[in-house]
Amino acid sequence: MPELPEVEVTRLSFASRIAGARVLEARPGKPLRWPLGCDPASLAGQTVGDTLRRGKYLWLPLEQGGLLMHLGMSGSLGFSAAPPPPGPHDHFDLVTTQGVLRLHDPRRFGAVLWSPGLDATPARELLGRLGIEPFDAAFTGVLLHERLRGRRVSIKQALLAGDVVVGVGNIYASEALHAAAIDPRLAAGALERWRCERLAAAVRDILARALAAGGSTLRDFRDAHGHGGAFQQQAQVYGREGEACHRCGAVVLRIVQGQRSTYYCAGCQPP
DNA sequence: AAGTGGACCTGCTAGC
DNA sequence: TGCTAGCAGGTCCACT
Repeated sequence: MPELPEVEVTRLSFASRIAGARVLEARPGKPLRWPLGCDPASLAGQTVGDTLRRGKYLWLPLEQGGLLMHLGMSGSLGFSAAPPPPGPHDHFDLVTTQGVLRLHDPRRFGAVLWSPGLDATPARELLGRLGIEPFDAAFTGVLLHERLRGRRVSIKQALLAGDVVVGVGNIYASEALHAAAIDPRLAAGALERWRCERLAAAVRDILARALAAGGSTLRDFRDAHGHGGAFQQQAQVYGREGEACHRCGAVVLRIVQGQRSTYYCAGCQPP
């Protein structure tokens, strides 16, 4: 579910409310992607700092290290003063003096793991493979062009891989390629510089607009207030197989690339 | 080294 | 109505 906009919307919805809180208790539930990596009791008494985002990860700094969180495919974080007892899909509670941060994640592809620091194992290994942030001024068409050079995977898969630019998931990859009028099947390394310029701009634009819309709620995304996003209503191609392209009227197609659906318009995105 | 496919896990929906 | 196959926002890892 959560791509960069959803993760950032989530961060913005609880970061200021949890900052400065003292941890009273950490309660792990069913196993997530990885074990927590520390004794939950050791987190008690520590003060929470300013929550950061890197790619689709959130970093909750504590006095001794911090918690790296990922929402996987179906995760969401809630923050409230007095949450109900955990349900069957609530797998982590961080109880603090200012409220309870709760990870809800039916598929359990998400993660909460302790790391002694952002620059220490295991956070360092996980974050180290990530590409540039799309809103970093250094993310330009020139950089994109350079980083895609020689890559024979499709541009769609290269965007999803996250080692070039982070935060673009399955929805926004299709949307950005449509906005940039680029065929998702093209080999990444075959994109000329001018198309990389257009794609970099499209990635930023789509993500910014999704962020402004509160993200996309296809089925269950919620921010920490419990609010859903509205960007799915602006989607031009994602989830619109068989419908008419809003721009050119051609039928939106669905193909499978790397075992994931890709949506595109052959009219707007010619080979 | 880069590309591919499988793995993780649960829930919902379309179709028979 | 009930079952099943297929699909879902991510990404790591083993293998070629």
